[in-house]
Amino acid sequence: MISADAIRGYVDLMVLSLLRERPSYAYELAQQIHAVTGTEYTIKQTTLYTAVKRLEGASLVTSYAGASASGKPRTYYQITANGLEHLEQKVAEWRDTKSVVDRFIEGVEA
Amino acid sequence: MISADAIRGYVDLMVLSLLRERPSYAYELAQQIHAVTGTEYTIKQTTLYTAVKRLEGASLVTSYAGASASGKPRTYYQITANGLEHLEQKVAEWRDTKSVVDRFIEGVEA
DNA sequence: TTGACGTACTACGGTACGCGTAGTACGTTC
DNA sequence: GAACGTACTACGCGTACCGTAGTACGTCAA
Repeated sequence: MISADAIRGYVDLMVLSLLRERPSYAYELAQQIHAVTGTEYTIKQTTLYTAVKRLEGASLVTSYAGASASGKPRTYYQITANGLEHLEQKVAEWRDTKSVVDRFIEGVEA
Repeated sequence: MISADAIRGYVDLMVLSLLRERPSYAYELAQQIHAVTGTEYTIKQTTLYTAVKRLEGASLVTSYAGASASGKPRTYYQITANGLEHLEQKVAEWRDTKSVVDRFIEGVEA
């Protein structure tokens, strides 16, 4: 089980990388995150909705109304050019962070 | 340069892993963090002092007064058995987080 | 003897983001 | 017509890192 603290700061990265493959909607994104993490992390609805709104506000994604299989129509999100660029920066930063943290824990058995 | 957002949640891990080697004091810890990160990250004094107090409150480290080369006497921090255990858990969680995030960014060039 | 410098802290408010809880709303199906 | 699944919104909380600022103490040079 991965705690929210550990994942903090990487929700945007997860969402953008999923939207990089194809447009999607919040509910599906949540299911994909659950699946990709091997069910180790279940994102909260509020967290995800806040995240996509934040991304939209930053022009990293755009939204459009799409059909729904049942119930209310869905809001689909699509990554923008800005979003792709931002994703690449985040990935670069992630690689840096990884190597730095790894340098600290060298020799620590887990 | 690594942002505070990227490092967030891993200050405790960094501090504990340094204290695992030997007892140290806040000022030195800050310098070591700066050095180990290859000067990519400079922790703020407030962040570090807050962190060691938090760790002490959680009984993951203990403190004792030691001599100073000059000026005020230093407060040395030493890792406890609880701290070692906590560190190992954090390291395990870090490995999980790494593999999960990496799964998302597969295929994203940085 | 004073005042600049390095070291060792403390105080306090700001901000971001993920969470908890709760509620609304709509369409299909039984 | 009500239960169920899907699709959201509202609101406030806690944690942790940051920014700015100030205090305090000892040494050393002028």
